[in-house]
Amino acid sequence: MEKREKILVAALYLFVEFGFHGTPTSKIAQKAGVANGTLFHYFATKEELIVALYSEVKMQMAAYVMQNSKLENSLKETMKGQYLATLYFSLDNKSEFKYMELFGLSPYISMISEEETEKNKKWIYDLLRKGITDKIIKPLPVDYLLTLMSSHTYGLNQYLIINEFPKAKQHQLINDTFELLWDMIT
Amino acid sequence: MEKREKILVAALYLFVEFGFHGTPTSKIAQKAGVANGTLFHYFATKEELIVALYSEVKMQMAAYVMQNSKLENSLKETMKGQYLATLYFSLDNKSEFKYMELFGLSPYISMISEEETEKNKKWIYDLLRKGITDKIIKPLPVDYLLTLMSSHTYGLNQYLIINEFPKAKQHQLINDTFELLWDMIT
DNA sequence: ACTTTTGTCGACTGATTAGTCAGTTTATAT
DNA sequence: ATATAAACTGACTAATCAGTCGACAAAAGT
Repeated sequence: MEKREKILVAALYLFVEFGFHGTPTSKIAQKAGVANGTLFHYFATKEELIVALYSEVKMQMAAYVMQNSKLENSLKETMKGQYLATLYFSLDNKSEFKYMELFGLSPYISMISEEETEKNKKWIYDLLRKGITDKIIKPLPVDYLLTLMSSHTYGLNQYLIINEFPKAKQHQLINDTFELLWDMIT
Repeated sequence: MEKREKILVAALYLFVEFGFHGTPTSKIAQKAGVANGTLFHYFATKEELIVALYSEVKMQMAAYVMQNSKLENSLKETMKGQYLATLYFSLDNKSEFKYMELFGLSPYISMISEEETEKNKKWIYDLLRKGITDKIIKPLPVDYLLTLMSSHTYGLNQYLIINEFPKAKQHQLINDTFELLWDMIT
């Protein structure tokens, strides 16, 4: 593993456990097994590291969701695929998911441009709009629908993390919750 | 205003803006208009201040919700009262609400005992259980139902903060969303 | 072969931090 | 009026932090 990557991995776990300012760069370098100065060779400032880690994790998550939610025939199946992939990613990558939350609440989120934030949403917006046009989905604002769906995903994820169910039960809950959600918006 | 209170208010705004470790105690004291030492007269450590602020805000929120959601006749109206009160509180006290989120994601949350966390939930659990017994609410685990409801509230709050609608529109959205939620769990 | 660029190191520094302390003021009790 | 306690102050300190720097090694280019 490259040193840059080692630094990012170490930073992820430390940030999630101790918070941004609770994690000194020296500890990150130590955990990554590199010298102090090496960290600053790859990331000019601590802030740059924090933001880079966000971009990294976000891309990782987008790639996972993309890969695991192939194009289905019906709108419902497509949306379900997205929903499932997001949840499975967050369950398999708890630290990554928590980092996204942490970053979103932190002042560093303002370092990310508006377009950057909106980029990944466009695809799902189009999907929802098509659903509305086809009279499948209730005629509500798409950003409102997405908010409801996102918070649903977030909430279920929390629930699944707290209650450590066996895989089968998890799977069933995720499916059932999607049906609940789908009924709500259609 | 008492100095203790001034310190808590100053800390709230600074923590929300700059994060826990991004806010030095000296800045808190400065913004509160008290001497450095005075802060440590009221709170032995910075951590104690952070935890005390959480308890304070939580009590404030609980008091607001309690006061603004009087006992209604029907289960639906009671739950709606809770839902509305929570949302109105978060809209009128954005910093307080964000602080709760921040604290919940931080390592300091582990300082709060299990009972402390569960305390305020008991009442709503009983309400949900009764709803299930009376065959009004779907027979799902009560903690699961609460998770769905909480994340709904959280999501709508986010949406309302981003889109600064006029009061009337806000009110309508909150009502409509509750109906969506109610349909989902009944 | 040699020059340049890139990567790596860890000791170092100036600035900042949480928390202390000795002493002063204000409130309360007798 | 006097004594005692509680509130309050700001200068101080030991520790910690983000980031620098000069030396050296490895790759890459010419």
